[in-house]
Parts: sequence; structure tokens; C-alpha cells
Amino acid sequence: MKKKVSIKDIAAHLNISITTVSLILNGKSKEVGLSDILNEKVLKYTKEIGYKPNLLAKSLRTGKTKIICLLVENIADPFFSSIAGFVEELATQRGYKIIYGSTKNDPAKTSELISLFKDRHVDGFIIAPTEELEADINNLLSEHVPLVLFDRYYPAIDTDQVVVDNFDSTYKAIQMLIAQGYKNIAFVTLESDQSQMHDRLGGYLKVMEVHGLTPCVQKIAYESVEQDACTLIKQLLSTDIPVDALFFGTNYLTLKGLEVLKDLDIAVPRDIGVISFDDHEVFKLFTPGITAVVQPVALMSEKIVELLLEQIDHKADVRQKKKIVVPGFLNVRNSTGQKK
Amino acid sequence: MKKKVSIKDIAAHLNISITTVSLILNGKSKEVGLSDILNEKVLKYTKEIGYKPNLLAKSLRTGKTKIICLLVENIADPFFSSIAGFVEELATQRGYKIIYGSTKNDPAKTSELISLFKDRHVDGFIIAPTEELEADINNLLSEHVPLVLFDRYYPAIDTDQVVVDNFDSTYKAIQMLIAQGYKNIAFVTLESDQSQMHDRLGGYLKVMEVHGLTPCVQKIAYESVEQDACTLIKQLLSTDIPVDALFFGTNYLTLKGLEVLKDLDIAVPRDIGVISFDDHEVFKLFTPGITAVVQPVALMSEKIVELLLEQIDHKADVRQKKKIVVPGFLNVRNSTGQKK
DNA sequence: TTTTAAAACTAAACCGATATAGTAAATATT
DNA sequence: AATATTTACTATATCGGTTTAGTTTTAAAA
Repeated sequence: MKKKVSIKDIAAHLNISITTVSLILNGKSKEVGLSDILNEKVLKYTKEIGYKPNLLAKSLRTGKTKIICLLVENIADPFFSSIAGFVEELATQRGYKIIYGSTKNDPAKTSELISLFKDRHVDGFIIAPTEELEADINNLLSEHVPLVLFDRYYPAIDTDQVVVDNFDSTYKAIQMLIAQGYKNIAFVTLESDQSQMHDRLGGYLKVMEVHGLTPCVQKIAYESVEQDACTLIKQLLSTDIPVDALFFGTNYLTLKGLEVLKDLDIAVPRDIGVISFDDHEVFKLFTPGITAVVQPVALMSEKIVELLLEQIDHKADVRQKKKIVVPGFLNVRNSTGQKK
Repeated sequence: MKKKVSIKDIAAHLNISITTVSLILNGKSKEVGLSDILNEKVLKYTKEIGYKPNLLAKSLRTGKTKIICLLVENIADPFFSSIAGFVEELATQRGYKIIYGSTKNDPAKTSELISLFKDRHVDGFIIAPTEELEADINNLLSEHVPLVLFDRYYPAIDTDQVVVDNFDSTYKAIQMLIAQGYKNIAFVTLESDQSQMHDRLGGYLKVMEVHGLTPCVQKIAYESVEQDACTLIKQLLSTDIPVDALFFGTNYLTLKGLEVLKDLDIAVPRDIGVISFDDHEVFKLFTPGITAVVQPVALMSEKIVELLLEQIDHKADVRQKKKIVVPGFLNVRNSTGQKK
């Protein structure tokens, strides 16, 4: 109903130029030498009428939107929603707003999202990249769009990135299983070449090799987790080799695994040990609670925002790309135990 | 690196006016009588160079952003993330983009989010309102901003809204418990006057009264669910009256309740029956699975988008507000059973 | 043949801000 | 007293589109 008031209306009402109003509203009053009296007058009036500048116009002119785009695999996943929460908090403190998107691990969808948000002139991207996204990432890079990858990265592309030490955290988790006496430890993971899955698998294979144990890996395609995960895990459990522990590469695979174990009436940890990569709020509700590798989400978020803002603030400079690796740690519950 | 090409560059390159280019790109060629030859030429060239109009400029001029804001309690909650998924799908089909925000049931935060997105000139709002948001809602209404409330509403405010029949679905769920022989059925809910919680409680009280049973209600403040829920539920279970069934007003309260039952070694459904309002992906993983009232999310999403687009498309018209109530239904698992 | 109408296109205003390049008056300097 | 500086502001171009109000050329009608 009430027509929006513009900077022009304010200038007219106060009988001054729009330039002056703009300068004052942007705190440049001192800098350019406007009188305190006028400064106060404008500030008082704009506050009084509750003036809000048109951000579209502002962005069009300045080329900045103060919006950062955060692309995660699935915003409903506890790991990603937790990162989202922290990143939003930190970005807000620095005057930025966050806009989300879920990639669902679909390269085409992700590519579209990137294009969409680029069209919307976001000031930077934080992305947990899917596979086959190299072209889009290189494209952003070549256009000098501020960008931080997290959770995963491309070994062949030089980007700012923040990831957990997937290799090492997996190594240590499996090592604990081995120390507890487990021998036939199976690794259930995604059929994926994404770096994080690659490194988790690498850590598993390495530690198994070091201890002279035979690895056993079950891979499941992301798209068919809903349909096939249970079947495949069941198959895994019905081979000749009696699996005595399961390590799941992601928390949602763990959930699937638990569904199977329930179906098959296999008791944890009596019949089988279980560890999940990535925690989940419901893991503590199971009997026993499910042990999980957890990532230092707060720390990662800090690093992510820090790296991105460095790029946004010093866009012109040629800055060395920074690659940050943070340690993961085990949240030990009772889904594994000393084997007699 | 490569400078963005504008409509002006295109006009210059083809030796025509920018008006013509704009008209053609917006498909108004026929309408205003531009020749097919020219039309083709422009379309071909813009496609060739991959021209993308500056959406900021476009929005500034037209006043439309083609963005819809969806404000939910918590995007990580299965109910809301599911609504979000459907709404996004439907909106995309109609050329709109969705931008999310989580209110966390905090009126101040929500108010800020609304203001933020209004500043960003979204074309409409879909909101699961918190308490104490009447002022903001009325404000949007008075400015004729397209708006649909869902999940909850304000009885005193005339808005478009889509909700499940909270009263009736609760009534029927409790009725099943009663039919199975449960007598001391407790209702665990939020300390909240939000319409959905109010109606769920209403359904419970009514059916208890009809069957001459004594109601027993435990209320928990949203902000302190993390801290206090477990304690309060424990208290509830240690009164003189032996509670034989628990109905939880939300899925996250159910999760808390299950944590308590596990702690106290109370078996479901042997010692106690359990029903949740709103389903959760992990309910099927429990032994036994948890019975839940589920909302017809796809249908609700359709209605929500339909109502909002009606408003956006016919902004000028004075249109009667529409209030839609859809039925909920029970997803019966085994967390309740016939009492002997 | 002149007038009218239709077809095909365009100049310029506008959306609402910021940024650049000035200007007028007051004060300081020579 | 003449000139240079500083102080306090401002006119106008600009961002990149859309929209309004024309204009020119050609075909149809009088």
C-alpha cells in the first residue's frame, strides 16, 4: 500500500541532493567532509521514516550482493545442517547472508544451482562438490569468483579447501576395532570417486594391510541407496567369510545397515561391531549407542568462512590457494567392544 | 575475466536498438510486430554468445525477482525438509526459485528473516509462523505481499493457509490407543500456543473426555527441549498414576521420549505404548517401529504453491482468503498393541 | 493522388541506488 | 588585494535492463 520511499524522496524532503543522502547513509560523511548537523538531520529523518535502501539497486550499482551461496549434499543431513548453522552464524557476523542449496550428489542439478546463483550475483560460493563438477569449478575459478570447497575436493584442481583428515580418522577407527580383536572388518561405502570417500577407503585398506588382514569392501551407488543398500548389505553379511565388524562410510549408510541388522536379528556389538563415519543425532538412541567418527564442524566452518572472506576482500590480489586439513575424532559409544 | 556482455553490446553488434533486443528476448516479438527474420537473428546471436541478462537490473525495473521465500521451523526436520523438497519442485516448474530460512521457533529471528527477504524483494512468502509473529504477518498483509501460512496459523488473522487436521488426526490416534485398551494415556507436547499444538492438544482432551478418561499433559518449552525434555518426561513416568501410553506432539519430542524409555529400561510396547505426531525416517529402525501420525506432505505442498501463485498472479484483485485443511493419517508400526 | 492505417523498429525515461567530477562560499596564504 | 585552499555540497553519468511513446516506411483506403 504505502509506496516505498527512495533516496530521492528523502533528498527532496530535506532539500538536499541525493548524493549527500547516499554519502551520509553509507557513513562517508566524515570522509568527504559533510557537516555534523546535516549528517544528524539525515540520519534522524531516515530512521524516523524507517527508510530501507533498495538492495537490488544497490547491488546493481556496486556489483556486490553480500550474499554467499552454500551448496551441500543434503541440508537435512546432520553434518551438513550443522556446518550450515555455523557458517550462517559466522557470515552474518561479517555482514553476509547465506543462501542454501542441496546438490543431492547430482552433478547436473549442482551445475544448475551454481549457474542460478551466479546469475543472482552471489559474492562467493562454498561448495561440497559432487563428482563431475570439474568444469563448473574451473569455470568459477577462471572468472575469479570467490570459492571454497569443503568436505571434498579435486586433487587436480588448485582451490581453497577445508576437509577433515578422512584417511587418518578412518585408519584410527579401524585400528581401534582391530585392537578390540575384530578381524573380518567390512567397509560399506559409496560407489564414488569423491575425495572424501576415496580417502576413507584408503585409510581402511592401509590399516588392514598393516595388520595383515583381508579387506572386504561393499560399494553402493548414491542414487540407489534407498533401493539397494539394504539388499547389498544383506548380501555382504551372508558370504562365507563371517564379517565381525562393519564400518560405514557415511551416516546414512549406517542407518541402512542398522535396518538390516535389525531385520536379520544380528545383535550389536555381541554379534557384530559397528562404526559410522559421521555422527547422527539418533545414534545415541540405539541400544547400544553407535560409535562414530565425528568431524570438528565448528572449526571447519570457521576456516571455510575465513578463506572465503579472504578471497572476497582481496579479490584483485593473486593469492596462494589454501588447503586446510582438520583432524577428526571418535565418539565412542558401545557399538563395538573387546572381543573375548 | 571475460567482461559480462549486456543487452547494449548485443544491440551494438547487430546494429539495432536495445529496445528491440529486449523485446525479442522477452518473447514479445510477435506481440509488437517485429519481423521473424530479425527475431531469429537476435535469438541466434544471443544463444551463440551465451548471453544471460542481469537479473538484478531486470528485477530492479520490473519489481519481480521470481524468488519465493520459505520459512520453516527447522529445515533439518523431516517434515519441513520434505515440504521444502516438494515446494521447490513445484515452484521451479512455474519459473520460481525458493530461498529457505529456519526460524527455530524464535519470533525475533523470524521477524529478521522476513525483513531480510522483504528487503531482497522476494515475490512471496510461505511461512510456518512462530508465536508472536502477528505484527509481522499483518504488516505483510497490509502491504499486499503474497503470503501463505502453513502448519500453523493465527485464528485472529485472515490469511491463506494450509494445515493438517491436527485435532482430528490426534483424536483418531488416541482413539486407537483407547481401543487397544490403553487407559492412562499421557500427552507430551510443547509449551506453546501455536495453532497446531493447540489443536493436537484439543483432540487429545476431547477424546479422553468422550471416553471418560483422565487426561495427563506434560508441556515442555521449545527452547529448553534439549536441556529439560528428558528430565520432564522422566518425572511424568514416575508419578503415582502408571502411564501406559505416551503420545508425543512432535517427532523430536518422540526422540527425546525414546531416549528416556531406553534409559529407564521401559519396553515398548510391552510396558508402554508410543505414538508420535509426525513421522521420522528413523522410526522404522527402532524395535519395534514407532507408530506416527503422518501429514500428506505432497498434497499440502501442492496447495501451498497453488495458493501463493494465485496471489502473485492476481495481485491487484481482492481475493477471498483460502483456508485449506487436509487430513492426516496413521502410519501404524508396532509401538502400540492390544492390551491383554 | 492524398490520407489513413499497419508494420517494423527505436529514442529516451525509468527503476533506485553509487561514483565521478565538479562548484560555490569561506578561509588561508602570499 | 589577489590567489590558493579548504569546506560543504551537488549535478550527472552509470549499473543493465524494461517500458512508454514515438517515428519511419510501406501498404491499403478514400
